[in-house]
Amino acid sequence: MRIYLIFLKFESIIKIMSNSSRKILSEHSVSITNPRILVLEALLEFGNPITIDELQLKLKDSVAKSTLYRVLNDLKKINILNEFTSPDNSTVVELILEDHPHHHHLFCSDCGEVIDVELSDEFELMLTKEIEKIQKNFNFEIKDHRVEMIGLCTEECANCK
Amino acid sequence: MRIYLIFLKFESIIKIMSNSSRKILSEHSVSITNPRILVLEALLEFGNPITIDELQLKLKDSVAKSTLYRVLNDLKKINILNEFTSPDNSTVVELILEDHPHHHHLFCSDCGEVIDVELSDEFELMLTKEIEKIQKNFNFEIKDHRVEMIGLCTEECANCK
DNA sequence: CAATAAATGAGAATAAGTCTCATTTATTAG
DNA sequence: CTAATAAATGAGACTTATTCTCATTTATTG
Repeated sequence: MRIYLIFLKFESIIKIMSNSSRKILSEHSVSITNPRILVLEALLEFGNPITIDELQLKLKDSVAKSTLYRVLNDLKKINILNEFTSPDNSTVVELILEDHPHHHHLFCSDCGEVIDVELSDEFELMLTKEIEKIQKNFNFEIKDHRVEMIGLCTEECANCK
Repeated sequence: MRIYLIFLKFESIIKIMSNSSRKILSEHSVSITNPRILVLEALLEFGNPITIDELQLKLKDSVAKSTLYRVLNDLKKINILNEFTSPDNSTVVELILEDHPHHHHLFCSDCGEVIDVELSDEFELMLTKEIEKIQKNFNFEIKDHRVEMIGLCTEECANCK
């Protein structure tokens, strides 16, 4: 599918994204509006977790600031958007796509890039066991977990200072 | 040591804490001032990760808001304070004490409590191995990691709604 | 103990995110 | 396809967390 897309013209890609944005919205019975399509397209196009700042830059003047935040909250409410804070305290946002499996995040403390990483099944299994222990010891009901890795991407990165 | 403290009078405990606050500051060649002592004492007394809000409450009017933030930044600079964001987006702060081993955090999404948890050595070893793989695959130099667990503490908790 | 450098308090400034309300847009029933 | 209605938007005011400014106070050192 991804390989196939490469051969399509740019406008076609935009159209496909627009279609899938519309599909996402209607599947969640949320009304299809221009700002929502634009935000979803930007997120789909970027394809990685993105800071609100960067997202605002991408959307430039096409979506008002208040609308951007409202749309992001709408997407959170229908559970297709994940929001978290990077180690340098910027808010990062990421689409929850159906075909995207459970994963964790890798942060570059220099350029701020955020990368999705999957850890091995054995690791996740072991983490689940640790979590069971913690639940018992602390009388806690654990609903979710995150593993965050912080470091530096290589010199090849154009955005690193 | 902890058991011994129980038998000491309240004032003595305060004095010991004050002493250790002073010690911490002088060991890091930072000038010993009242606000710094008060902030350190509050953090030592609480003994767990604490939100800035709660810390402000504890310090009430004894330390100006601007000073509190400045002191926290000072402590971060000398690497004895860890700052992170809880899943509900409040800033949490925690002293890095020498005798406190590597640990992770457990968050209650109801009352906001943050608890330190240690995971097993086998788990940490496995995580280290995962990290090595990620470093190679992504051409990344990983300096640090965190495991965050999010859930609910039991009904016994007085602060849970 | 005096001189000097550093830290503080009070409140102004900044920035991220939310709220308000008049206007525009999407949805739907006919 | 259109009108009526409910929902969403844009612009900018508002809120809240954090930082900054600067006159005053405090700590350090010789």
